Amino acid sequence: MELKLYNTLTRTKETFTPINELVRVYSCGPTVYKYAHIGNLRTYIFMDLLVRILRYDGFNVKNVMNITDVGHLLSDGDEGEDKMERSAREQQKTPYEIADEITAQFFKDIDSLNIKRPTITPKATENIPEMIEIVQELLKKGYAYEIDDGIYYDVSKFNGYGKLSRINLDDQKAGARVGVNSQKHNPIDFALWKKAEPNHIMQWDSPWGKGYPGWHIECTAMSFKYLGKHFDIHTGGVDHIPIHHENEIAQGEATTGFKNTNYWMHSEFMLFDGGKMSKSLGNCYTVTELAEKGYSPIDFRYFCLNAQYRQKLNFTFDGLASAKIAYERLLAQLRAHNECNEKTDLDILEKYKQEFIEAINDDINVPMALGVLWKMVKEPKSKDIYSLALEMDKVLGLNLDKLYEIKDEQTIDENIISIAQKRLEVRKAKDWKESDRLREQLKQLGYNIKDTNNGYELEKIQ
RNA sequence: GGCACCAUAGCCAAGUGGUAAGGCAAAGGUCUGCAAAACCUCUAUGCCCCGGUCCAAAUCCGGGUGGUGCCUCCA
Repeated sequence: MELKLYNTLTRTKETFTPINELVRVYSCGPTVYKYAHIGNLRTYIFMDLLVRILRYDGFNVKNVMNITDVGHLLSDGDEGEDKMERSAREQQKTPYEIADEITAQFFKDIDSLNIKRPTITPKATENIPEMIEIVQELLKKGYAYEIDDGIYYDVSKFNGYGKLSRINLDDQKAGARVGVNSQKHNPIDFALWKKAEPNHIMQWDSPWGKGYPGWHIECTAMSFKYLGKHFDIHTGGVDHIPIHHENEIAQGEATTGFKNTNYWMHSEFMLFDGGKMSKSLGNCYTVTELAEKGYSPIDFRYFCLNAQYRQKLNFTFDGLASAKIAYERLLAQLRAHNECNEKTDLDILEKYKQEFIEAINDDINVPMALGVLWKMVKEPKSKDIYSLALEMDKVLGLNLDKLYEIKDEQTIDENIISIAQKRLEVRKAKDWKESDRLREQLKQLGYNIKDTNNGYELEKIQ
């Protein structure tokens, strides 16, 4: 089965052919100035699915995701403030404290979403010399120039600029904002290195005095350092196509003289109630906030798995609720399979396995793969089906191996328990009137009670 | 204004030339004192509209309409 992946560069699905036996994947990671929201996290779930599928297909994978902890300016390429510095100022902490805090939370979040940690997650601040080296190289080759506030990339010197996003440079220039006071040669030239104001906290020595790196150079430097100058796949969100990745191509290809990335892959945005979800609009949620509303990170992962990564996904709480219910029922079905000792014919199992493999290899069609799982689960119960589901879960990452974990161990008040116990007794005596009264009482106290074969279940009303 | 993507049942969403996956909701049923849960069954003669190509179109082509995103920081 060959793996097909959609390459943004060619705008077609291509058969994936690795450069050598080690598949190398670079993913643009978070800028750690603010907590990641669920829209951000969708992109990392996409990255995770890609890597899991590559591994499922038998490839050895080395993947790198950067942690941007410096140099991401508010206004790209222009005179914006560094996001880290601003966040630090607002919270009266140092940029390093912010970075540590947000980075720790980020890893907690992706762990909770079953996103496998990348092989390496380098920090920008730990790779400054490598960045300086590339900037020097670009200066030497005539692709960069120095002005009062830093070193800039001269976009007009690079022929291929715009090939990823397919924008016409002239059109862009016509409509672009013109930096009146800027010494930049072209309005879209971007900063490789910024000279630091004395009060700028994060700064390093460089051939051009104290300063800090531009955002785009970080990814070029770290991908080259950890994956080499020619690697297989580069992932990120669609918003990175026009500027960030265009700039990376410009930097990398100008430095090396050859193509650095074979496949560019981008995940679409998550919408909120049909509109944009972004930090600047303030309509985003974190996994922590979802948890407070009673949705686990895996519920959210399941929600994301329902749509293909190249389609916009509209987030609503109704949608998430439906995903949660579906996921719980899936687990219930699998429990029944696991507890059954029947067998399933090999050819039936093989059929589902093949359908599943076909789906994931067709540009990560996980919604279809989930559909295959559901159809399989509706087959007569058997342990074999559960075993195959577990194998599929290597890709899906839905904790299908944890069928019996107690959900959230909420401590339920003793008073509530004693009412429930009392109700159990009166039910045995068939005193339905009292039973209904106690059920209503529990409801008033915030709990729904459900009768089961040999007892009851209490559920806190959200 | 330029560029890109999208339009499939009440909702989410697969399907890109061969006669509409899957999930949620709704409906019917089993179970139950009732309820809830669970389980079973079922749900689009049609895929935004109008033309065209083809034996065959949700799928390809042309023209509309509507939506979203980017061109300013964003995953």
